[in-house]
Amino acid sequence: MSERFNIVIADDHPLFRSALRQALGNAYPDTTWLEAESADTLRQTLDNNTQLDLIILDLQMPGSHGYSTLIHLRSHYPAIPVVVISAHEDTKTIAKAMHYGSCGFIPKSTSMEDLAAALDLILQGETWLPAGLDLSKEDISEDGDFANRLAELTPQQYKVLQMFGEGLLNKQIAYDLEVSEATIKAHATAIFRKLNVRNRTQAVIALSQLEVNNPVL
Amino acid sequence: MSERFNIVIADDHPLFRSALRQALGNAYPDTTWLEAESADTLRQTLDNNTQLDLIILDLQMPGSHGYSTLIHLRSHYPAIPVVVISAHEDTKTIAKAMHYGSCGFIPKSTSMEDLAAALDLILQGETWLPAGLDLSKEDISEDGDFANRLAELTPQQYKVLQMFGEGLLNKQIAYDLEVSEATIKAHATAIFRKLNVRNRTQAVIALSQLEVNNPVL
DNA sequence: ACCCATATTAGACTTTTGGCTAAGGGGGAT
DNA sequence: ATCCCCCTTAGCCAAAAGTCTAATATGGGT
Repeated sequence: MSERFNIVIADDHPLFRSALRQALGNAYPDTTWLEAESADTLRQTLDNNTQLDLIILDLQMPGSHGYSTLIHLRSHYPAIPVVVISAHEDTKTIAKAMHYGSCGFIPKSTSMEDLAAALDLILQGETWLPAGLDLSKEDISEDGDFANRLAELTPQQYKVLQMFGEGLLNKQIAYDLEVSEATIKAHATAIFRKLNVRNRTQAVIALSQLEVNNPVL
Repeated sequence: MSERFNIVIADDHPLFRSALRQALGNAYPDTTWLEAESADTLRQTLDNNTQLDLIILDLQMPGSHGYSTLIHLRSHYPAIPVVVISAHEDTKTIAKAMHYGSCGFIPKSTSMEDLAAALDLILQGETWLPAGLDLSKEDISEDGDFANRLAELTPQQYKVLQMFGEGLLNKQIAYDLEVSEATIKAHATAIFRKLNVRNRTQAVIALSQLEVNNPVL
């Protein structure tokens, strides 16, 4: 069953990326592996590659606020399955990841054999979760509203929002994205409308609510 | 040893406050118990009571960003010991709490007997931690810089910063605190200087770094 | 060919933010 | 009494943020 797959590994830890790649390379010899170390490089990878079969996503990456990347991926690239891989492995974290559209959750403590088995299932379109989980008690409906709003953002708006979250000025964002400040302002107004907030501080606060393990229900 | 103590329970969950009070009431019959359900009411309690012997502090309260309340209490009321009580109980959370000046850490899963024993020790000026912990591997030095800066804020500045964290406008803060907008601006400038940030968005971002279980090392 | 969503930009405008100066009042410490 | 820190305020100013209108361009889908 050695199909040709294109799989992206998105994790900010180089060692972990190569370990994952090496561990899975044997099981999937004909697979093209792509790596992304930040939300930004992940976006570039998505722009430059049309036929992607899977994204293995860490919840903690520079420029990404917890589940925000997952939410955005699922809303703008619904055809590409995403499996979350994380050092956290409490049921709430897992329940949220599944709720936001992940097709599986792989704790970093998973053995390499289980990992390969998990990937097999996921690449066949199934879901995979660690054994012995009871997610029925987790109620994550409270986050739903903001997640839906976040999903409405266009890719560029999402990028600008992330840069708000880095504390950048409109001027700096315009320079980095090589557009005019008027463009950033236009995006800002659209972002605030969609997120139902009044200014950038409130937008950043809302974004930080999506942080992994945020105590807010 | 039934000394007269004044003890504050700061936790946003009413049920938990009364449970704690009931459980400890027997062991400390002559103690005056004070309750606070938010960072704001806690501050009022501190203002209205000079002779406090202990604050039992939950890390998650409305208007408080993780460790920020602990840091502020320790810097502005160094004479009052603070013991942290939390649903989280991983070593990093505990190590941070101790680093920021807590005189103990009581997981909410602690039995009532252990709880009374812990309080005995703490009221005698000792520290108390759950048994069988190894905190030596936890390195929390990275947060130190911002914590020191936060400790420099005056009480009013700290209050204003918290309100920045709630997304309020200068105008709204001035109205709530019953001062003029000019006063809020003056506080804002002082806050940014002390925290070494350029604007309120960056201040809020820095504050959110103190959230419990924030993945940032 | 046409519609639509997205991205871009300019220009004018208002509001908010933030810094600076100067100044008064209160409380604690020496 | 004096000094110092904190809180307060006004007034002025500059910068940044945010809204609105209007216009251009591009690419995809019908």
